[in-house]
Amino acid sequence: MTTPSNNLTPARTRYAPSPTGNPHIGNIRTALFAYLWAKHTGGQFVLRIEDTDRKRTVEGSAEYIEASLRWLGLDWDEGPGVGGPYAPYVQSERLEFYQEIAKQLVEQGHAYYCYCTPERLEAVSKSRQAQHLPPGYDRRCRSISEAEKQAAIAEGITPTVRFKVPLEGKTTVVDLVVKDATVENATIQDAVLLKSDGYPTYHLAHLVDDHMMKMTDVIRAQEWLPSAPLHVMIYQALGWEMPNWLHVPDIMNPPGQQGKLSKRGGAKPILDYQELGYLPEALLNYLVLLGWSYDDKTEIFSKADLIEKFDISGIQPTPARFSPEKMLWMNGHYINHVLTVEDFTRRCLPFLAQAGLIRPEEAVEPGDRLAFITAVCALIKDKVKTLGEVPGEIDFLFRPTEMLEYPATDLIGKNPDGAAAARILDAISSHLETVPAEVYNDRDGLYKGLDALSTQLGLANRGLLFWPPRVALSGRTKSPDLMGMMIALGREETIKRLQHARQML
RNA sequence: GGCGCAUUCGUCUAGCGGCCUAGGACGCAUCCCUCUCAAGGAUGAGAUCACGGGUUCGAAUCCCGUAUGCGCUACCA
Repeated sequence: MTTPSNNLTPARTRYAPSPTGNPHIGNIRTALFAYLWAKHTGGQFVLRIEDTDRKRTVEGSAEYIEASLRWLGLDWDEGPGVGGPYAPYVQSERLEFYQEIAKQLVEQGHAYYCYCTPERLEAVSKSRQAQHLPPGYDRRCRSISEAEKQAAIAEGITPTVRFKVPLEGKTTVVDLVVKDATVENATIQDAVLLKSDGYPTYHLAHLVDDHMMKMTDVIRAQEWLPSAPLHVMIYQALGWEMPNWLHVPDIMNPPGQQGKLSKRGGAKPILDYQELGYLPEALLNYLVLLGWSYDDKTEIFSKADLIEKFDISGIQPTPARFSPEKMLWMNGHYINHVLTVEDFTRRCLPFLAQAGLIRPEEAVEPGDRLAFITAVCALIKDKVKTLGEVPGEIDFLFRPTEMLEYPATDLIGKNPDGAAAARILDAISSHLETVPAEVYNDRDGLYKGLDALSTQLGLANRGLLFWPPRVALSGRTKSPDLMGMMIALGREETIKRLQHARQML
């Protein structure tokens, strides 16, 4: 669907979340980078669910992840729901592959069965720490005797499979985002590849899948960098070609708060932003700027722009802090300056329905109400920063006059007193009654008439004239454009509200 | 503790040896526009480029230390 604007090798990338909760900003930014890189190069973006930890898997989490990606428009070319040539894309349905590879590694001498109990592992770890050694496993089962092995089996212990890390030499991870990392092999643990329940660990599962699914670029969080050398060694043991590695930095909490982005730092599950009235394209645009830039000034990008311009060379190696303020600004920018009135209105419909201002069926098919709703939405399009604010800004236009509640003193504003405000309301009422319909419904025409009226009344400025009707029509001191409100409400309702206010004075 | 990665305005960033007396954006301040609120326009404050040594005619840019931050150190991912 997307044509690459270059002659790069098409990249196959993946987003491989574990369904242990709802993804937030940080997780999704990694998915976004992977998506963009695949699309930029004309390759494929794959979704794979890594549910190899049976204890931590949360019911409904995979569905939530999929819904989040779909809302954001990060559609996957292969994965749950859409299938693909390397299905299944859920790790718990691929156990045989991992078990087969684990067996192969043992047979080739690159891995071994470990019969150690959890209790022993914990004791070993503690004693190693006491000796100021790195905590972890002492590789005992590498050299276990046949008798000990038989004894363990007789006890009914199901072994794990551990990788046999080369004890000498160094391993270097070549990374496209951060500096290459080199470690002494001896500092690496003989990691468990296959657990005693027959499920693989991440180390084995992701690697087998990335190979089988022909991934070219592994874009993942920087927390994986320390274990990347282990992954390199496993690739080498298997004799498989390695993908490119891109360890992208984490997103941190806003200033004043330590650590990785957390709920406390303002990170909400993705779909919460939908409810708050954020636009997916604005969210994506904000997110992509967290750790990536195109040049020294451009920062508004449509999805098509991003696909065209995204390049991994622009990925920052440094963790970025999340800024709710800038994200809000970005959303407002999209609403005020990118969306058309029609598009904005369409997106407002569900919010208006939820607030009870229109009927649920009207949110789907507004019919002849569309003209009115569009006129109303147009009034506040450049005022709001989220769709969620919309109902609160214009609810008074949907409600009957009697429901307006405000203190009579609000009608006065900067006018000297209630009598002055009453005189203004009367004058406007009579003026509106005589105005021809085509003038009434023409914003500029209406404005000119009122402006002239203000001169006629000898008012110092237009503001004095506009104030009382503003409050009379909206019930508030901050409102959308006066003429716009008058047109949206219609002449009859407008005059009714003016007279209703008149009686309060 | 060990290992690894990172380090430019409060924040996101531009910068890949001379164009930098460091540019843009958010936020902040002032002013303009104006029917209120926004939006918009203009201006400004804000970074001795973490610190200390090198390399070089010349360093934010290259190298080495130090400090700080973050991550990993599970039969979690």
